[in-house]
Amino acid sequence: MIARLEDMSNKLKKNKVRLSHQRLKALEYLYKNHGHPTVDQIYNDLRREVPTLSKTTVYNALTALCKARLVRVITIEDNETRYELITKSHGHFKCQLCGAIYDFNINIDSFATEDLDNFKVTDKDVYFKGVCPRCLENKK
Amino acid sequence: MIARLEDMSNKLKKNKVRLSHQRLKALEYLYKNHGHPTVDQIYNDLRREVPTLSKTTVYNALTALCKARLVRVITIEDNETRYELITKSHGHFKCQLCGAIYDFNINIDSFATEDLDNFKVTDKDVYFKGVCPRCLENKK
DNA sequence: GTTCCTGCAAAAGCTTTGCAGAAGA
DNA sequence: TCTTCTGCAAAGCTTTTGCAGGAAC
Repeated sequence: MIARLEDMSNKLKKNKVRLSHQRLKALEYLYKNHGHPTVDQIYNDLRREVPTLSKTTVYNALTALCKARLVRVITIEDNETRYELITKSHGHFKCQLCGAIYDFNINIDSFATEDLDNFKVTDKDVYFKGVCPRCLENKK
Repeated sequence: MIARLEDMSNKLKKNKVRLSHQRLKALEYLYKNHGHPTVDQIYNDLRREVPTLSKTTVYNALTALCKARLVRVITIEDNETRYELITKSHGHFKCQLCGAIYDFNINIDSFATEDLDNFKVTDKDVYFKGVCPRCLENKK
């Protein structure tokens, strides 16, 4: 984590993003939980550690971290913006019953897409939806 | 279009969704424009033909058509819900400069995803972002 | 005749903006 | 010191809800 933080710190400097206490906490939160939290989840959880935290700051922090390419937005559902640390490329699956989001390995670059030969592609997202094993089991 | 409408009509009946004038117009709109309009675009364009139309009805119509699986939601960006007619599987590319959305052919089922062997997958979305050829040209 | 849909107004939710004081570099 | 960030309140949007009258079946 410490070494990682130094990498992050460099990325932030390059993008002229200051590493404030709140932003560090947000990064730490994403790092520890390894999930895909919404702004509201981050806000409510971090408020325990940072009582003065405001939602505006959560928005600001996440936008700044996205700008520095440490964090990315997940838009798997239209009524919720989620964030995750940028790690290696993977797909996202959302269970329509329990709402849980799962990561799965997928080689997105293996897709044949000659249609996009003249496009500059900077982001690739794969979103699947359905029912997760746990909910399938519960329905029986 | 006529034959297609009959197919659609059957799908609607199966799902107990009434084919009101407004819903028919919304379907017709998606069919004619073959795009990925937002609620606002549909509302503003259809208002010319259906002056009494309300936005609530546009929401209602699209939700109903989604339920009958004639239409699907595109959530490529977090601040806009877009809709399209369900046709054959394809990917979506959004240009970050001009905002245009392009379809591209992609065989989503060709992905190897043993991680999801125990999942029931009902929806698959592939979203790419970047810069389209036209905008790349304009930047030169 | 029933049931479901429309459209208005109001409410609810999420995100952004403006700004004074505080913190980071 | 200078610049940027925080946190509050307010504003701006999008989407949902409640409901009376109307349309579909």
